[in-house]
Amino acid sequence: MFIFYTFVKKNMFNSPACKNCQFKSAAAKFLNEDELGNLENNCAEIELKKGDMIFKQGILSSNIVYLKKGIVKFYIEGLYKEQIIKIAKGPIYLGIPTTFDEKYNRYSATAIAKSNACFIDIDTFKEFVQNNGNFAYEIIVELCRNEINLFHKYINRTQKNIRGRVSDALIFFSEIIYESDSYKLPLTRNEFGNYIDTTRESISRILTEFNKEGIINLEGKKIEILNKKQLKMISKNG
Amino acid sequence: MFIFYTFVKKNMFNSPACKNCQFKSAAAKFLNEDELGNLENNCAEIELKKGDMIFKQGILSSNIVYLKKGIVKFYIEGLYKEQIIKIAKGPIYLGIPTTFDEKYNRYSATAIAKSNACFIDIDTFKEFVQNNGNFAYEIIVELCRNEINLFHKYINRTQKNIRGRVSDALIFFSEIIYESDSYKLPLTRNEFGNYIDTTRESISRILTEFNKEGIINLEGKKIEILNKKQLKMISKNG
DNA sequence: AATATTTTGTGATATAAAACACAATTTTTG
DNA sequence: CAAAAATTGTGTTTTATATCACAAAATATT
Repeated sequence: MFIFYTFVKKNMFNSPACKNCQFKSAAAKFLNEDELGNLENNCAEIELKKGDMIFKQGILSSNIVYLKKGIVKFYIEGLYKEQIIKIAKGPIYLGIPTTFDEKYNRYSATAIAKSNACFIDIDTFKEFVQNNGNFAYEIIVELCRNEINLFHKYINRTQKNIRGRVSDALIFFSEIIYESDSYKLPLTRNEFGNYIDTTRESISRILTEFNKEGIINLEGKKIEILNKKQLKMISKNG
Repeated sequence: MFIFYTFVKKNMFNSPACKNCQFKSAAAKFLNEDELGNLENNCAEIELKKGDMIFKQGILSSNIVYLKKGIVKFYIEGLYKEQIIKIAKGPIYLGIPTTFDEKYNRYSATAIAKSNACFIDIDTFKEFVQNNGNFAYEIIVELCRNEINLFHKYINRTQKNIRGRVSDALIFFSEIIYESDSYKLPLTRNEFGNYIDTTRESISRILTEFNKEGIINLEGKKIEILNKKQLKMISKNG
């Protein structure tokens, strides 16, 4: 596994063309010509393969990462085992919480699909926050949304049984991540279990059940949702 | 129960003296004379009794609340039951996530001890974010810390057994909330159970166990921690 | 102070999901 | 391409914790 130790300084890599970037974040849309120039000079774009680590818990944090496109998992080394706490797709900023006020990363992030990421020097990013109110505003909006989503995810995890949680995850991949009823799971059964706080065995069993019940079409990691209405019922009532 | 429907407009109440406030937030310390004057005119201070609601899920959100002192619980109406998602003490901003980008509150907050809260008009707050980089910066720092704490709390909830979670909660109240080894729990057994995802019966049982084992001294809601080392052991190993 | 209501403690029972075990399949590697 | 490693499916057993039941205690209400 390739680990990208995230130290990016002025012109360390070829600068991307931030000014004409097709994937500008809501915040970056408020940057003026000068600021975008500054960003270009303090930012490096990287292509990530599935499995590439983006930042690692415990390591000195020095960049904010803007994931232009792709899918990532966030995870924490817990007491006994690693735990996936979030799966997200670009465009999105990664690691603002773990970089902004922390010396060392408090969690890790790894690409779980081919992705494009821009590593932005933290001081440059902070400059924008300090000097561009609209930029700061949009960053706050994104952080607020994250917190609310996390609250609701937390409730779901504790108030639903496994069938409900598996349903939720299948719908999440369908509606949020892939925007399609059929997709290839980016996780092993083990990781899937970890993600929704259960075991690989339970995941296997539930997916087989859903397959037999005609709710999904299952073929290894390939999932096709046949009866989304039913899946949403199960999400609510277990 | 008193519900304070949070609409605060210019001079609706007697203005507090923000300029000389002893409890200024890290962010507010960066406000200049003019801005503090503006804050005074768009802010109302309220004394809250135990049980007073601060804002309510589903209701139009129009204020950021700054809890100068006191203790609050945040909770969400889940699928089947209400769930406490967080307990915090002042000084702290409440409801930035639920107010900043949301029309309606996505969760509720209630005082669980005598508290003092300032209801700040959301537009005034947003003005500060837009025009004062240092203010925005500090708000971002607070939001980032919240997210990381939430991640770690989430891990604890899923990787620990009930004894471990009860230990965690007892330590949390001791070290974070009351800063003392003896305190009066601000929750019923039922709420305590809800807070750490278990039942009132389990809470009763575990507290009785801890009492018998000489780890705590238990008398109704009064808790005295006798052996914190042991409690921390249990927090780790169940 | 007396009554009603809520909260709490604790034993007995039920149950969902974890853990275990092992074979089958798929993927990775040399 | 063959061997090794990792992943997956499924039956059986175990276990932690929820649920149920009911009395005792504490708190709130009149």
